[in-house]
Amino acid sequence: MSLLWDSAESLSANDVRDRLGEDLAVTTVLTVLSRLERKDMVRRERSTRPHRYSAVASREEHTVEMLNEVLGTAGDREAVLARFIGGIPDSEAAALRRLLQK
Amino acid sequence: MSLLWDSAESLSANDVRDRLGEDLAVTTVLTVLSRLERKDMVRRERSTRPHRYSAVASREEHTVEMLNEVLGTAGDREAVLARFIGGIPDSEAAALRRLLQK
DNA sequence: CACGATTACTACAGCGTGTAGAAATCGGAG
DNA sequence: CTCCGATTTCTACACGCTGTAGTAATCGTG
Repeated sequence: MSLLWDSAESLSANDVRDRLGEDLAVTTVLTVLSRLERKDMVRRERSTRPHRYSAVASREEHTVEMLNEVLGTAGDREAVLARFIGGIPDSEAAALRRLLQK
Repeated sequence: MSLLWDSAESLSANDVRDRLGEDLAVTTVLTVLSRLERKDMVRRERSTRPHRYSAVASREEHTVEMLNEVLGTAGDREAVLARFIGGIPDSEAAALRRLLQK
């Protein structure tokens, strides 16, 4: 499940069911969407008749949130970041350097 | 639970039970340690009588692993990293700049 | 108002995790 | 060598999350 999601924008439960090739019951999709809504990962437009759902955050935004969550458990953030950048490919290190140049 | 763990090095189940202020049964600690071993987060010395347990990775190493795991789900890693560094405190940005200077 | 589409509510299995008792086992005291 | 306490293994259960779906309630339109 989860986020095959941040592809398009604002879909109905039926739409979602269709684009997930898998053969799921609509109620299944509804259930999952409701739960994602409860977790604030999905917004629901309740005024339209087939309610329409959209992602609260893009996949990238969500990933960043997770990164920060992980770092939050870190204790020594800088030590972690140090090790982290030590392990990334040169191309990304270069990209980061550029980005930090601001 | 989990990693109040990477404090000292190589402890017996009883040791662990003691340093977790909480009033747990030794078997509980054993169970958890076994599970952590199964997940390769903990190493066990089976030759000594009270088996001794130690963390496979330091907390920092483990955190880095999790970061990479999260990034692995990312799709566009650079986009994620870009947003990520956009959100960190200046002090850390500075530290990163320094580290990337290599 | 009735009926089909849509949504809400309820249910259940499977997995991870926190917790622990009962049973098996091991090694040293005698 | 035998027995006992310490230690470990096995089994169990509750709880929460997730995947899946059936049944019941509800809504809007013909």
